[in-house]
Amino acid sequence: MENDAPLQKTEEKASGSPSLPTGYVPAEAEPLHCRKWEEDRLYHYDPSRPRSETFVVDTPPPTVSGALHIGHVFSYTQTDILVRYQRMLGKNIFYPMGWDDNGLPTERRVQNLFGVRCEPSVPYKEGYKSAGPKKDLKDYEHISRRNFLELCEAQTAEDEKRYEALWRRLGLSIDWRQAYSTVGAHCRKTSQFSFIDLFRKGFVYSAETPTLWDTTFRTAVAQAECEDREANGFFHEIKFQVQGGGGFTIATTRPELLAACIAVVAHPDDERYKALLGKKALTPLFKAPVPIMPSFHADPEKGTGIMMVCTFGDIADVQFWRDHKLPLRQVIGRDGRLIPVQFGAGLFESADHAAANAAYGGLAGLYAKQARTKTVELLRAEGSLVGEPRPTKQAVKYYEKGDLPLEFVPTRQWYIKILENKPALLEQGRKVAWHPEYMFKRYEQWVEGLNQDWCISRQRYFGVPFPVWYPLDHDGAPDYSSPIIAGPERLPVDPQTDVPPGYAEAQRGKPGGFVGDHDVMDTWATSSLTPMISSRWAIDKARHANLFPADLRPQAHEIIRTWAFYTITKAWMHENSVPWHNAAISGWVVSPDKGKMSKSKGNTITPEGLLQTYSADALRYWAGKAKLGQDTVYDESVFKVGMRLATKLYNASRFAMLQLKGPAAAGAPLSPADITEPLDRAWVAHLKKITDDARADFDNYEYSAVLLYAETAFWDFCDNYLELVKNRAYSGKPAAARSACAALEWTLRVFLRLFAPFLPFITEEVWGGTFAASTGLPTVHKAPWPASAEMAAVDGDPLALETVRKALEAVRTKKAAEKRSVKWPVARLAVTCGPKQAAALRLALEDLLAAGAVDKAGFSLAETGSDDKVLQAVVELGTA
RNA sequence: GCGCAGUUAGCUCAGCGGUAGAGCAUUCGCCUUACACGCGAAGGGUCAUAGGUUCAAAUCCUAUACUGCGCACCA
Repeated sequence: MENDAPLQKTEEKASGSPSLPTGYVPAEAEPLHCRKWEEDRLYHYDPSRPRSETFVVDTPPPTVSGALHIGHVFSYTQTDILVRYQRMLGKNIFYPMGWDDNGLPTERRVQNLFGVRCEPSVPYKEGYKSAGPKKDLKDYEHISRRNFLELCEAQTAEDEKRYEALWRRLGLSIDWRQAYSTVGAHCRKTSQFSFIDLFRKGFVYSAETPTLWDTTFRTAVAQAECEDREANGFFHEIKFQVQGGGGFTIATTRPELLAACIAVVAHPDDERYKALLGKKALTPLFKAPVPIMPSFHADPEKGTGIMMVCTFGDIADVQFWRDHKLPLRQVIGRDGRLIPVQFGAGLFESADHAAANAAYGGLAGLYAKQARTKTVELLRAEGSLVGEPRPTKQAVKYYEKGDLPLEFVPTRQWYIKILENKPALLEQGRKVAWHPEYMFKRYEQWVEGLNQDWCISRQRYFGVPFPVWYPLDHDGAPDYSSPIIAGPERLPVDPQTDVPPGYAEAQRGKPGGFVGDHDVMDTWATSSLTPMISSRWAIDKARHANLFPADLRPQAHEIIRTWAFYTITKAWMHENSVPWHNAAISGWVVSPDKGKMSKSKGNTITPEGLLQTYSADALRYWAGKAKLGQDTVYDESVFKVGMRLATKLYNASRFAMLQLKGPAAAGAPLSPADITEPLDRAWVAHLKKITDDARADFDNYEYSAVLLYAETAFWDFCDNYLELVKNRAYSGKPAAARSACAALEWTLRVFLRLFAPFLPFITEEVWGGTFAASTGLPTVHKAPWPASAEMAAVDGDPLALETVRKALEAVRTKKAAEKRSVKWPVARLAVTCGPKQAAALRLALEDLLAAGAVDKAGFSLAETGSDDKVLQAVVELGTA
């Protein structure tokens, strides 16, 4: 029967357990537990307890940009599972939540939502209200920086409320008193303090140099935010002349940079071009004389083997320009258009000014792509184009959030010194325990491949400003070599409104006065400090000492290069320490066709709806099934399995409680000494092994393994052990029934605790109705993690259970084959097995015969010499 | 080009030297004093390929192929 509906309350039955009602409706029960946990301060961090008893989590602050999706549910649940285990070990948990609400995602969201653009020159409007989204980009309203920031703050506050509600509903055991927002005063202060500390230690510098530049957002970006995208480009073969006669042909995919050509290079061993080295070439169209130089980075196999170096086509050009101190002929502007330049003036040399300027006149003001087309036309007209452009696949660098290729544009930016510190940063990475271990490789490979320092300044608005001003000289030009750094005591500062010491506001922007740095920091410059934001580094020394370094950093693998790397960097530079001892790297949720979950899919499937349909426990079950680092297919059938497990747990508990409230369990409290029956002892021995394994695996961050065998053991318990002891429990034989009760009691307490990190709601529901009173522990989530030592006095041979199960299976198979019910009587059961198996069978015979409805007179047992063989059984059914 | 992970039943995965497993799906049954939101059973696999190590290989080693990802190159 198809039934996608949540658990429905079934008809109340007369014989229900006194403590657990018949129905359990997660959609109603789960929010109540959430509220209860909050009221009981279950998740509160206790600063009075020592570091050694504390488990500190450096939670990822999700980007606040609309809505959380199923991928968030997945990875945050995995963290919560680990945290709940630690809490049950008795640890004092520090589990904060942060909101990453500064930066471009917020700006973009606000722009679209309100139809506005930030224009710093527009004056502030008191009580401004947006007229709503606009269809056309040109209709966007231009508003002041302050109005824009106000919209950003209001919007993120709104989003954060929704996020928090979802996290609570999912059962994340966060201490909400520890929440922070990356744009809030505390984070701004911490970021600025970090900058000042790095400045004082000499780890940060500003320089005017070519940097990766996104022309759409008009900001610098860091290497970590770049990605390669495959594009269909064209090879253009272009003829160059050699001064003094001769010529050669270069191949390029970017002919529009021809005016920016500063050299031509060939491999020093390339026989074709050896004779040209040292001479000068003349560029087509612009007739600029450029040196022909040897370079090992010119690959004789590629293109024509000789290539032009421009300012700037790629990082190799930057390197070559820098190494050889060649002139800077920048033609790409900050907006991605070709800058107007004059040949024959300054650095733009030409052997024919008139021709050069005529050619360039047609290019200036065009976007790079348009200029490319135009250049090709000009080259063709001049006769410098050899053949026609040939299509080629090329990888082009983009800003990960951008739509146009990145350019190298010389601008002044702040950098953190990464390159010279690579060895130390690799070493720091090695000190962290990565889960899974192989994720360290990604870190290592990324650090080794870095070729630029970390550019931390962004030409944006909604972010943490640099606590920096520059003195202006008598012409009003800033002196960047003597920045005025704010004192730590006045942080956070906004250099646009605050005044540097020794100056007055009236001197802002005036010759001899000052100017504030108007850039903001890379959002990672703030989020790289999350462990220190939480610990209140630089504000509260005692707290910092108690919380730093953290124990656990959970995060996704795609931000190893950013978040993990930058955090390790900052912790080393500031504190000469690792930021955390463990990094747990979660996988991704992928769509059933193995692609990445797309936005459209994410929008149709909201976590809220899934929670309502399947319950939080069901979603958590799905997340808990996946190992760290491993991508998981989005599969709603797994939610259903999780839901079934929760229901089963509830029902099995009801049965156990029926027995525990019965006469056999009455009187003195049940104890291990009551467990006398061989089958019960065998079961307990089996479960003891599982508790030992569970602890070891959890300590190793292998929570999914625990869920796997806890679940297997639980279904086995229900389907076999419970069926076997059921009749004995009802039998009225005091000692035998009591043995079953004592085993059941412990078993239930073990399963509830084993499942508690995964299924916190159903386990708490049952615990509240069963053990809360008898154990004096009001919540399962602070009950001690199960240990085999709790049953140290009980030992048994799991073979007994195994053998009886095999015999019972034979009976069941026969009944199924004959299409009879499970209750159908068995007239004859003839078992052949080894001596140990036979001994086990004899001891548990009553349980077996009762569970199988086997006639005692029809049972026979024949022993063979060894236990190696599988038990054989002949079954004959009786008549009804 | 370098690196990492993976390849086991129709699907999703576990197993990682000792008789090929689970869930889902499929098929056939069953009202059984916790649960029909349940229970029982059945069918279904040369464990990617080829070599090697071993008494014994899905499991260890070496290649190869394919898949995904990361890094680098990218005139």
